[in-house]
Amino acid sequence: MTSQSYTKSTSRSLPIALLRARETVMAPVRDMLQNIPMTEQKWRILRVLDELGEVEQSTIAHEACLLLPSLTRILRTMEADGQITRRQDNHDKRCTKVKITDEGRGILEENLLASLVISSNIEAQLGREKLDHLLNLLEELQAVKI
Amino acid sequence: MTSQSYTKSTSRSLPIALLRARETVMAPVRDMLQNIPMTEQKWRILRVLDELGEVEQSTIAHEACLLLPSLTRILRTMEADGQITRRQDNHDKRCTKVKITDEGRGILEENLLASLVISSNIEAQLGREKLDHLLNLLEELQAVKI
DNA sequence: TATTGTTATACTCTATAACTATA
DNA sequence: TATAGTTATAGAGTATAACAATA
Repeated sequence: MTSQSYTKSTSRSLPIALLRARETVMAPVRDMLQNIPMTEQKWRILRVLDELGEVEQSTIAHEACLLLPSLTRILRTMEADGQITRRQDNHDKRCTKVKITDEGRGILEENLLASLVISSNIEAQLGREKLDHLLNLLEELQAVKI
Repeated sequence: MTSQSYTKSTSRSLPIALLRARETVMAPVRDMLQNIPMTEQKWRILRVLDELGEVEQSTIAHEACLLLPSLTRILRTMEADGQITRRQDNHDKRCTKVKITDEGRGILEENLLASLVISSNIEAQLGREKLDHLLNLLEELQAVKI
């Protein structure tokens, strides 16, 4: 930090530090996604649906960090590609319920090994304890009320 | 995690956990940036330049997590807006050296208080120790070779 | 009136390749 | 041959408002 800096070191800025760490982690993930091929956003949606089962779009948007207008467009192509299904909710007809298909699950399954290799590599370098601690802190931060 | 899930919980996925944590932290920062107004990318560039002094574009791209073609376009408008200056390097004429201007610094200065309020708020909720520990772990992760 | 989701629009960033200039 | 940066281009995401349908 130079004497005329108005701001603290960028590596001690949480938004910047989170971004840089994510870019590091995402590098091999992007290589993997290019082979599928699939965007990061679609991959997150599949992961969220695999985890949560049949859910409404607002939930997906929140969990996958996407805006509803973006999600509408992305789900349209994922439905056309047979990766997800959508149906109107019986009780609240405003809601659309979204579910992953076997084909969507197949994409996750096919890339399970590659995913594991990537996370094992990170774990091997950072150490299991630090990685667990980091994930705990990130979960805690994510829940902070701002 | 449901019995048919192929992947581990998304909150234990480093790419997703980093993204969610960042979205939480960025919410108030985006409010601040809207008032300037300025994009996240330009804000990161100003922060990096304020920290590093006069540097070449490849360095900015790396530090601010931007691709060179994106940076070229963004710096063009920032130069037109008087926030940065660019000059050809004397020794290596392929290099462009970029420096923040007083006007660019002024933007950082004007928003220093708002920035501090945001980070203080996070620190108050997460705790100073945890925040420091998190930043240390992020720095370590960012340096991992993948 | 509030909520869920869609559509429209403008803007911005991403990603890649091809290119220029310089080393 | 390699490197620093630019340009071109296509694609995708972001952000906001306005809207329709439903609660």
